[in-house]
Amino acid sequence: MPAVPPLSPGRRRDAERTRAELIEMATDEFAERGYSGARVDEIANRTRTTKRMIYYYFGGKEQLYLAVLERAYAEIRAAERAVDVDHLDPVAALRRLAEVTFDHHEAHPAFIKLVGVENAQHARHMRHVAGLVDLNSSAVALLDGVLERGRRDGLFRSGVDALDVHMLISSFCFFRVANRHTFGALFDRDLLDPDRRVHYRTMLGDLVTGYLREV
Amino acid sequence: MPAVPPLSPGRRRDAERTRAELIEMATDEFAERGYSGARVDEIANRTRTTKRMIYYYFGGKEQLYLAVLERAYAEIRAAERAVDVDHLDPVAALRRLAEVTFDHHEAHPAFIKLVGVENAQHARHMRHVAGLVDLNSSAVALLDGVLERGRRDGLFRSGVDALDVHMLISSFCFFRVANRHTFGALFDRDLLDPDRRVHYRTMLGDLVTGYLREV
DNA sequence: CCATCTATGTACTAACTGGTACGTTAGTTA
DNA sequence: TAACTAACGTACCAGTTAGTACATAGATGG
Repeated sequence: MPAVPPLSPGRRRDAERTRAELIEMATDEFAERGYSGARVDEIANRTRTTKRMIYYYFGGKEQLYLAVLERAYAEIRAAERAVDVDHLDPVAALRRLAEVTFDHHEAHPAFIKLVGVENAQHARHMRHVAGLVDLNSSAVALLDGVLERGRRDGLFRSGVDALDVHMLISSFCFFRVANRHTFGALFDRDLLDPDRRVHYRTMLGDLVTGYLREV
Repeated sequence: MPAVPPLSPGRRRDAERTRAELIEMATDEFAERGYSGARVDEIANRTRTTKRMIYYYFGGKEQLYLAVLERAYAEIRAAERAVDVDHLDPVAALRRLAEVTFDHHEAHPAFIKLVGVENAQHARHMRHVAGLVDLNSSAVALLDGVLERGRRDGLFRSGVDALDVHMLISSFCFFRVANRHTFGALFDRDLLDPDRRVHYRTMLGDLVTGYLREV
C-alpha cells in the first residue's frame, strides 16, 4: 500500500489552510469596512472555521490585520519583480513601468482600500511590517535607473526626481480606483469603465513621458 | 432700560450654537476615525453640550454624518466661487485653477479624509446630499471654458476632455494629502513638508500645462 | 408673573463585540 | 494502541456604544 499524500485535500485539520483562509477573508472584510468597522465574527463566519482560530493563530484582531497588510504588500512585491525594463529604450521603459502600476491598481482594489485604511490610521500599523521600506525603495531605484539612462541619451531633462515621478504615477492610479465612487456620484463618470481603460492608460503614459521631455 | 441684545454671546440656551458646535466637532471625529470608528459620546464630549442633543437635533449618528458632509461641501462651494480666471490668459488661468485646488486640499485635510470615508462606503451617503452634482459640474464647466479659449488661441491641443484634466489635478492634490502617511512611512518623505510645497505646486502646473501643450 | 414651549441634562438599556475558559477531536509517534 | 499534542468548537463574559425615557430649567408671549 503506498502512503497517502501527506496533506490530502479533504483533510479535516489543516493549520496552513485555516490560516490562509482567515487572512483571505480578513483582507476582504478589512478592505470593505475599515479596521474598526471590520467584525471579527464576520471574518470567521466567512471561513470554514471559527472565531476561536483567529485568537489561536494570530492573537487578536490587530495582529490579524497586520498579517493581512503584510501579505498584501508581499503580493505586490512579487508582481513588481516581474518587470524587466533593461531591454527597452528609456521612453518605452517609463511607459511600461507606469502601465504595470496602472494594471496592478486596477486588479487589486482590496489592496488600494487597505492603503486608504492605513492612511486613516496614520500608517500606524504599517511601520511594524518589516521589509516594506526596502521593497518599495527598490521599486523607486528601478525607476531611477530608467531616468538616468534617459538623461544620458538626451531624451529626458535633468532635475527630475524619481520619487516625484513615482508619486505622480501612484496618485493617478490610486485616485482612479480609490475615489471612483465619489467621482462617479459627482460627475456621473465611471473611472473604471472598461471602455475608457485604454484611454486612461495612455493618458498616464503621455503625462509621465511629457513631464520628462525636454522643453 | 435698553433691551439687551436678543442673542447674547454668553447665552445659556442657543440652538444655533449647539447645532453648529456639534457639526464642527463631528467633522473632526468622523474625519479622524471614519464612520463606524467615530463615537457619538466622543463627539458630544468635545462640545459644551451632551449626546442627547445629537438625537434632538439630527435624529442619530447617520443623520449627523450627513449634515457634516453637506456642510463640508458647502464650504468648498464658497471657496471655488472666489476664483476669477476670465482676465487671465489660458495658460495662466489653467495654472491658477490647479493652484486653487492644490491650496484647498492642503488647507482642508478633514474634508479630504471625509472624501476617503465616503468612498469607503461607496459614496452611499453623498448621493443624498442635494445640489452636489450641480456644484461640481459648474467647476468643470469653468475649466472647460479655459480649455476652449486655449484651443482657439492655438495654445492647447484639441481632443482633451476637461473632466480628465480635472481628474488629473484632483488625483495629484488628493494623493499628496490623503496618502502622506503611508508614503512617508515607505519612502521617508513628507509630502506636506513646507519646504517642498512650492516644488509640488509648480510641478502640478507644469504637468497640466504640459499635458495640454501641442507636441 | 404665569403659562407654555423649546432646549437641555441625567440616568438608564438593549444590543453588540472583542476576547476567553474550557472541553473535545484528529493526527502523530513510540 | 496508548499517550500526547496541535487543532478546533461551544458557550460564555465583560466592556462598550447607539439610542431613549424622563425630568427640568431657560426663554417667551400675554
